[in-house]
Amino acid sequence: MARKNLDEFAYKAIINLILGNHFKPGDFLFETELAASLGLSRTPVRHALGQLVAEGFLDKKKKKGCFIPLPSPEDARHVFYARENIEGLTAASAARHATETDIDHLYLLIGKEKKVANPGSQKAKLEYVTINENFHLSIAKISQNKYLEQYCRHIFWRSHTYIFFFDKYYTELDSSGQKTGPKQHSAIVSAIDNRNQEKAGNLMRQHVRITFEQLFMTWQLNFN
Amino acid sequence: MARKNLDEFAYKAIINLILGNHFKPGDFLFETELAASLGLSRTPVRHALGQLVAEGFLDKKKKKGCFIPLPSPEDARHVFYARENIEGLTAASAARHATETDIDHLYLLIGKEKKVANPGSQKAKLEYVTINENFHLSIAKISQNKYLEQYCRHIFWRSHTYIFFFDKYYTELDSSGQKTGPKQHSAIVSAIDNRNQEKAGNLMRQHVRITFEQLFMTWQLNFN
DNA sequence: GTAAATAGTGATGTATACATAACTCGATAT
DNA sequence: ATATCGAGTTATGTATACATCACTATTTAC
Repeated sequence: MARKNLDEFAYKAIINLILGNHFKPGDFLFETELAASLGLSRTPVRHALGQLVAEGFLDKKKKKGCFIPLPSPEDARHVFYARENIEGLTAASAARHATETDIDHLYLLIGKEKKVANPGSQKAKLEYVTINENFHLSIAKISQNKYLEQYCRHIFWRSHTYIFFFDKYYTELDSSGQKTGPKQHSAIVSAIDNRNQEKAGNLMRQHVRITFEQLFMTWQLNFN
Repeated sequence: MARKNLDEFAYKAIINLILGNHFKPGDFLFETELAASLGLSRTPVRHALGQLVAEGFLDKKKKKGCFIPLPSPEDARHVFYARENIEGLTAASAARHATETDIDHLYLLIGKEKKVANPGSQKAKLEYVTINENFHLSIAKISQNKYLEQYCRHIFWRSHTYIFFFDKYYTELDSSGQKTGPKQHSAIVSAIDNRNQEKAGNLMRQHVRITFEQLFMTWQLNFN
């Protein structure tokens, strides 16, 4: 394995574990264990964990260690409220800065999204999640603002804590039998394509809010 | 000195140096040097620097070190565009969540701000900067959203790279001889007090944009 | 005289040894 | 029986030694 920079290597390895749901909320990430399994010393692992804490992907108890944050309805509300608004900003900004190539790329993603098989299987779900991620982060990138993109990436990943609740969303069909996800995404891209900043922002906000509401409905059913 | 946690101690010490303009853009921050001057080993210093890089307060060249980011008109545009919109969000959210105590606190700050002596002296300028910081970050806190607050703090501090251009802004008076800064702040607090989210957001966006435009004017004058 | 090669210097990158504090669990006292 | 004290265990906190790479300056070849 060609590993030019162990800090970065460790960071990527660990965040992939986190975002891939290899840990449960409350699980501790032991420096020694991670170091051993990645085949390096504690130093770069420790460095990576520090960054993940700073970014809010992990919580930390002093002299105890780093652990996966515990999800809560309140945190979910904060995450999705922030995400709704931040992504509203990136979408609007994307409508101002998108090139032809950018827009082609977005249409391509929606095409792929529509073709994902009926998402009963775990594989199809993963495929869907990946395309969805790509869609949202592409728009952030197109916004052409380093800082908004940074915040958008952050809050998007942060919302992944809650993503395993999303089965319902991925399978939902509207009255004409079409998947609702690609439909909403299409509308957003159209607005961007038409350089309609306000509409792009509004549609994105609406899209994220719907996602949240479906999540929350499901959650209430699960926990009450 | 009671230092329970050296990582944190180093972080705070270094970020204070950065925000206090102890370094010039492009300056390298040497681990060895900082460690020596803070009286601790390279380890916690290194940890702190890593976080500061992750947060965008420092840039990094591999195997070379961390340095103060170079300001540029383009970066300034990105910073202030993001700040304008993020602070627009926090102001709007603050208008929904502010308690009586919160609003009293904001009025208090404006009172102090008005009383700051004619800011010719360096001391008065510093005083002004501190109150201004307190004002903006208080509103972020009142927004009651952990993530928006985090982003707001970050982008606010990030804009400090440019703050030393701001003399003009602090001294500017309107046609009736009043300082423009407190006047704009007053209008924002009134909107929050009246629970007018949209107006609070708009006024805050406008306020930040004016700040940027004055900065940029001054900058153009200095550099062209 | 100029350019390329190279040795020297000083910083970061990495591993490891030791210090310290939190948790565990059992023993003892009430 | 329960509560408290304390020793043992283990993971983090910190310092340091060594490795490595980037830069610099000097030397050497043309």
